[in-house]
Amino acid sequence: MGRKPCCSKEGLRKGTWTAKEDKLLTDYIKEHGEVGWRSLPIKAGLLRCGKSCRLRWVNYLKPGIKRGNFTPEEEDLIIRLYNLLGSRWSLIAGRIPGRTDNDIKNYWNTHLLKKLKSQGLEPKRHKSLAKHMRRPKHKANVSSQNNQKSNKEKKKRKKQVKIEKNCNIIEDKEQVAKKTENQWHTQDFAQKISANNHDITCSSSSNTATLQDGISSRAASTSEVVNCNNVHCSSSGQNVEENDNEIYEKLQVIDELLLNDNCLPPTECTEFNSESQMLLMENVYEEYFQLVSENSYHFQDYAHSFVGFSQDDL
DNA sequence: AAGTACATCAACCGCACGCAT
DNA sequence: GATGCGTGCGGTTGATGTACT
Repeated sequence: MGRKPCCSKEGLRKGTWTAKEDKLLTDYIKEHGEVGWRSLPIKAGLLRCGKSCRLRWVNYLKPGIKRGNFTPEEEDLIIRLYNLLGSRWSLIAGRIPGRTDNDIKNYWNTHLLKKLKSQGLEPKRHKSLAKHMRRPKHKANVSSQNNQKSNKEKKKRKKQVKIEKNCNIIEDKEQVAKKTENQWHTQDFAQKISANNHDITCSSSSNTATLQDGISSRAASTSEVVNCNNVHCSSSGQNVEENDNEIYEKLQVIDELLLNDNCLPPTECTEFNSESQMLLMENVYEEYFQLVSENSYHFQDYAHSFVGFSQDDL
C-alpha cells in the first residue's frame, strides 16, 4: 500500500519564506519546542507543509547557524570527511558546528568540487558508502521501552543473523580485495583503526546507553573482519566523570586518525577497494559522530582546540 | 540599457527508517 | 507481521542575483 503524502498539498504556500512566516515559525518553536512538525504549521498559523517548516527551521532559523563564507579549516575538514564518508552530509555537518548539511552540500557542489577539479583532485563518488547508509537510532521514550522489549529481543536476534551473513560476504570480498594493487593503502589505514579498536568500541553512560547495543554488535562484526578481538564493554557503575574522560580519550584517538595525514588514505585512493575496510571505517566514524553529538556539551574546550572554533560557535 | 549565461543557495521531492498500532 | 505515521536524509530543482556581451 502506498504512502500518503506528508501533508495535503492544496492551499499550501511554496517557495521562499517571508519574514512574517519566519517570525510565526520562530515564535512557535521558541514556545513549544521542535515537536510535531506535521501539526506545527496549523498550530502556528502557517500555510506550509510540516516538512517545509522543519527545513526552514533547521537550515535557516535555528539559533547558532553560521552564515557566510567557510573558513579554510572548515574547507579542509569537509574535504577530508568527504574522502572518508562520501556524501553523508548530515554526518559531516555534525562535525562542523554551526553548519547545516544543506549548507555543506551546497558549498561542496558549488565551490569545493570546482576547486578540487581545477587542482586535478576530483574525488570519486562514494556510492558504496551511501548504499550502507544508516541513520542513528532515535531514543525511545520510557513508556514505549517496556512494550517494545520483546520486539527488541526478536529484532536483536534478527540483526545478529544479518551481521553474521554480512561477515561471511565481507570476508569473501576481503580476499579479493587483498589482491588489488592498492591493498597496502587501505590495509594500513584499517590496521591503524583496528589497533585502536579497543579504545573506541564500547562505553556506557546515561546518555550513551542507546548506543551500547549497536556499538557492541558492530564492533563484534568489524573486529572479526580485521582479526581484532579486543572488544570490551565497560558496564554501569562508572561515574559520569570517568565516562566523560573515556569518551574524551576516544575522540582524541579518532581525531588523530582523522587529522593525521599519515593515517588518512592517500588522495589518489579515495575509493576504498575493500568493502570490509570501508564498512569498518564507516562504523568507526558513525560511532565517533554519535559520541560527538551526544556529548558535545562536555567537549567544548576540546572542539575549540581541535579546529579553532570559539565556544560561542558551539 | 537589454539580453543572455552562469552561479548560488533556499527549498522541494522522494525515499528509507524507526516506532506505534 | 503488516501497515501507517512522523521524521530525517540526500539528490535535485528553480528562483534570484551577478557577470558578461
